Amino acid sequence: MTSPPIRRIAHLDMDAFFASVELLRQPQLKGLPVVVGGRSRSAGWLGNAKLEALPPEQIPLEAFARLHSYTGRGVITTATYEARQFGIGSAMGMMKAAKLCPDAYLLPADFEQYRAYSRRFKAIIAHYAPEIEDRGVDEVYIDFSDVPGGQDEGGYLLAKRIQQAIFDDTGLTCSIGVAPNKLLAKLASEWHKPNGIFILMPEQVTDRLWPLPCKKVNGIGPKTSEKLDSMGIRHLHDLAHADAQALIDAFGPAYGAWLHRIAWGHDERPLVTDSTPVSMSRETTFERDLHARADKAELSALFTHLCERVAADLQRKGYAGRTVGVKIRFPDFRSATRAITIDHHTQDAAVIRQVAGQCLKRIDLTRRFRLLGVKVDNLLPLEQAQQMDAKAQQQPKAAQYSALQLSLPFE
DNA sequence: TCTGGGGTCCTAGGACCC
DNA sequence: TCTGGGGTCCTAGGACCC
Repeated sequence: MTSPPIRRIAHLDMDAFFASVELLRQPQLKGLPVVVGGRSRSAGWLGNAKLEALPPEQIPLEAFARLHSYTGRGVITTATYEARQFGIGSAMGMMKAAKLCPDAYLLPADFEQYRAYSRRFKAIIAHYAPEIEDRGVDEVYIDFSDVPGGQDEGGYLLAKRIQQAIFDDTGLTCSIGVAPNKLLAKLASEWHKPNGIFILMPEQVTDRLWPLPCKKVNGIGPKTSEKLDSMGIRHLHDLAHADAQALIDAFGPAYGAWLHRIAWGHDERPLVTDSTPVSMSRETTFERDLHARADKAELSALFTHLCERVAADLQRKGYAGRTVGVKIRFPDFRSATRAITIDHHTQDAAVIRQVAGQCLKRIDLTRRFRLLGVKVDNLLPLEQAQQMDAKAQQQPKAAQYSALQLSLPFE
């Protein structure tokens, strides 16, 4: 007599992923506070190029940059658990982190390497369970419900097998939470970190959930957390017993109702196993704030380069988009965006640059700014985009509309 | 000591169309 | 002269996430 399978969703999160990948290559840094961050890998980062010829474990520790030697606008991408002891966390400004632990070892991010390891660990998971939702470079949801053995011990055995297989192949550890849904699995994967597994059964849900602060929930960020706080709602227990109508009044019908549901651990969202990109963008923060007129040449070259990189991304991945936009960030961290939708899809750097240039003209650039970005939206796979554009061309011109070639209402 | 880069989704107002 | 209603597209900004 077998009972029907219950829903068992796993969330797998790699432990201190970027830093762990770096430690594979620089084992002599193991056990020391290490942070990954700053700007992309640049020549001379380690001070002495000859060191690169040595096997990693023979590179002397003096060869590595220390956090206090960094000056600039970067943030910490990942900190090892040793560095976290000092209070350093991801997304923290580098200058602040340097105050907390000046002697931490600093390594530049190497995203290509992380992507390669990302592909590897995901391929291993797929070998055990095919239903996977990609949540970025270092985490995934996995549906255990219908996998043979996926229900045993609440999913523990399968989680253990996946965790071991990833370690055997890559030398990297991960943490896994298995629970009745994505919301709870995401929370549970944190509870035995690092290199842990947490199995959450349906009957334990409210006991584990309600003591947590609201902001632990994926989808409740700093703004919502603060607003809830001002309503006297701090923990999920408070949220669960808050007046549903009051939540809807404060946060709107969709989000307010969602808040109330998740406080009871309810989450029916399915895994999203295939996704096509919506937008592609490139942006850069300058070393110092720039001015449109005073730094015209530098900005112009930068702008062209951003357009070329977006175009190259689109071409490499086989997409084209109809909406081109720009983003500016001012020193006070406020930002302005402008976008124009054109009458055909493009993946061409010159077209992107031309339209993005039109967008830029519509922003007040009398002030200096710290960031410039270029984005292409409304993406379609190239072939579909071409078919759609060809069809649109055959339509009578009344059906066509372009912000660049506005027709007058009485024309 | 000011805060990277790449994304997704939602909202709200206005234009436009029938 | 005081004026609909629904649907879709476009734009700007914001919250949030990894």
